[in-house]
Amino acid sequence: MGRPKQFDPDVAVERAMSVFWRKGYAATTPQDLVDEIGIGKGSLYNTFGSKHALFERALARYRDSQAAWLAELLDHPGSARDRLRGALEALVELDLGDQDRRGCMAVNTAAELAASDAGTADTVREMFARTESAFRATVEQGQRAGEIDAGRDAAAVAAWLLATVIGMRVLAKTAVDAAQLRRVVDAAMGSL
Amino acid sequence: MGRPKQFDPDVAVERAMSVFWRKGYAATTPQDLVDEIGIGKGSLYNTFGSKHALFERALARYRDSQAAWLAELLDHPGSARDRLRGALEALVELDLGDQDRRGCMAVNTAAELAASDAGTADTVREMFARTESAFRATVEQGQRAGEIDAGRDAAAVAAWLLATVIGMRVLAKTAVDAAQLRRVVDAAMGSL
DNA sequence: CTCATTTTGTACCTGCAATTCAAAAAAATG
DNA sequence: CATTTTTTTGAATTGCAGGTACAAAATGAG
Repeated sequence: MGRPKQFDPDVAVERAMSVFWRKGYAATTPQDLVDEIGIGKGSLYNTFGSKHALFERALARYRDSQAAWLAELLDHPGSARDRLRGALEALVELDLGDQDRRGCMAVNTAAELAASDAGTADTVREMFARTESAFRATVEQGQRAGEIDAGRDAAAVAAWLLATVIGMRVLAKTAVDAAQLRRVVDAAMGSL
Repeated sequence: MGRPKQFDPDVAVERAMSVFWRKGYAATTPQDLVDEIGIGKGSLYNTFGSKHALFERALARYRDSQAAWLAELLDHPGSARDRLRGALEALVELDLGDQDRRGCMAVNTAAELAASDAGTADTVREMFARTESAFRATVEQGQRAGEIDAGRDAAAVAAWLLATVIGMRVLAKTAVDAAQLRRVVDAAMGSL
């Protein structure tokens, strides 16, 4: 009973995600959010409670969609090395193709909030952990297939791939040419 | 002529740096700054003009001191590989030893502001370029000494080391244990 | 000492961030 | 249809961010 919502909260979270992603947490105002979502402030606070709570939902959605995107990329047919290279290259294209230079929302959040907001830090850590797991699984497949030196510690390689990807996504925010990032991919794959 | 300043602007910039570093740009208020620096608002605006101008000076100071710190680290005696490993390990210790989990101010700034503030993006890019140069010089020394495969593209390896370091410093903001970062160092050095 | 110049501390101002609220509107129930 | 419940709208509230104004204070020049 009661009046039904005039908007879909999931769509609202997605739009909020896009604003937070572009501007960061502190620089995003409730006005920015209602403008983008297309609802009134009352609806926003009635539905989500606070700017911070909405941010947490937006971040969780980012984590889930990003993890799914990467999992799908690494799930392609082909050798483990090719899949890893493909994933790195896809990330580079994604970041360089973005006119707004938003980079990775989880990385941005780690930089801006992780030190002062434990809940947010948890979500970011979880996203990093999923990414690392996906890399690790692929590395282990490569080791079983004989494409990657089986003597290497797969967990360490995966952690290092994660660091490389995070670094690339930060570099993408200031990169003037695509070549720098392509060199990173080449060197990383050459090191594998 | 005129009344002399009661404080040292360089010291003020350094204190401002520490506040911006800990809280980020948007979350730092003029009140935070004058509290930390120990001057009045009149002095702050008379000397620096605006919060943003002070931030740029603080960021430039960070860039210079960080670049000097890394140059000194890589300038130690010893093999190129040992020096690179030493630098990575020192960074890990630095970040993990920081109770505030501030990470790297340039990385934080890249994430928060680079997309919307060209001047700031320039300073960050400059700092990344210096770091990459320092790595490249060390890698080339290692190649000449026969410690590092001379067939590899030193520029690409340096870009990749830069990405690795940036990634580690982001990971340090959410890392629960030191082991994750140590694994990154091990895998990176094992890839060299 | 006086003048010109610069800094300092405090009060003040404007606008907006983040949230709340009152009243109207739109279902669901009986 | 009357009642109850929930949402919507958008104005009101509260506090602070970011910066300005100004008079008093501190210097060196002459």
